[in-house]
Amino acid sequence: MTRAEAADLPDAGALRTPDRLRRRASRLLSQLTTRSDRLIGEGLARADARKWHYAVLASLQEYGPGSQAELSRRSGIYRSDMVGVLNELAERDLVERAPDPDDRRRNIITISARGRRHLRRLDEILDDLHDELLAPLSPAERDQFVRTLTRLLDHHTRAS
Amino acid sequence: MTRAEAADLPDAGALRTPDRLRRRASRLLSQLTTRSDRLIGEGLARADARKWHYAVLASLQEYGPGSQAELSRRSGIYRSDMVGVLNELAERDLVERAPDPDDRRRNIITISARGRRHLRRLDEILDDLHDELLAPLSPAERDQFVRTLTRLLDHHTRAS
DNA sequence: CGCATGTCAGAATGACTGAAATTC
DNA sequence: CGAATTTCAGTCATTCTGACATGC
Repeated sequence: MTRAEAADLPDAGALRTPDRLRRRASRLLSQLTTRSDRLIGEGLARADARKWHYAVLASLQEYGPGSQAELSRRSGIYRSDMVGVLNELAERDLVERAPDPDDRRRNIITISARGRRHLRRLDEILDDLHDELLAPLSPAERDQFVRTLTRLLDHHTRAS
Repeated sequence: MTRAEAADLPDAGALRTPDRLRRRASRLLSQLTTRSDRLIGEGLARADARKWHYAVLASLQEYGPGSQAELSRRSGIYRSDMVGVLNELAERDLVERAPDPDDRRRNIITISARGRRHLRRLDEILDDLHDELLAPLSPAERDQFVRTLTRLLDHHTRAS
């Protein structure tokens, strides 16, 4: 037997579960998220958007105008990164950035009519992309999956 | 009612509801993975390890020695990044890197006795960390979750 | 020749930190 | 004064590309 053939034999004893590598939830999460991020990123790029654009626009639509710090808390983007996102959105006339007369530290961000249209389009795109992302799952399973993810995320955001 | 019929209903959109932002599976995945990666990363760092160390060692234990390119395929690490991981593992005497006499382009990587001990320790650590990661879920739910992640990942790895 | 391998250098992205300037 | 806000500069890790030399 050549050394190459011998090299293909696994260790006979000490295995716990075979496939433990592939079963680790953390690894599955990382790898799936890598692909999910790419799928969503590329899909949104075709509409000249990024996922943070969606987060900010949706948050503006749902909860109304707010300061940058406020938007940061709503959407999970760091305050330091919010600047760049808002620059991109303002360039495209999707939001308006106006100084707050009542507190001159703040800017008040408002979604524009154009921003609302854009958001509707992004929602359609994201619906399709999620259909692709979750393709193997039935509607009930998708719901269950989302619920489970939410429970886990809630647990780890409250904890920290 | 079929899914196609459901799609024709006057649809305010399940996701157009107030917290559509929080319900997007892609966002949940990203955010949860960020926390999961940090949890696992910090836990392994306490044992002077990284997640790629585990991936390589586990793959060596389960499938036997192999060339770097081979390990790269098994574990999902890019072959350009494998070099650095193996340097770290070799520094710690967890693997041995020897030229393949039958093919002088290759190195043959073998797990050492010390590597096997280290791997057992990493497996314990990872068991605990996953217990923390999946804390809100019952054993059956954890199983279901892992199964779902696997189905999704399989779907997207075969597709690409 | 085409192809695989190990290596290195670096791009692109994303999460995050630190600090300065301004205003409350 | 301490605290919050916007902004900028830059770190760090990860994913991924490109190229090169060597050997099949």
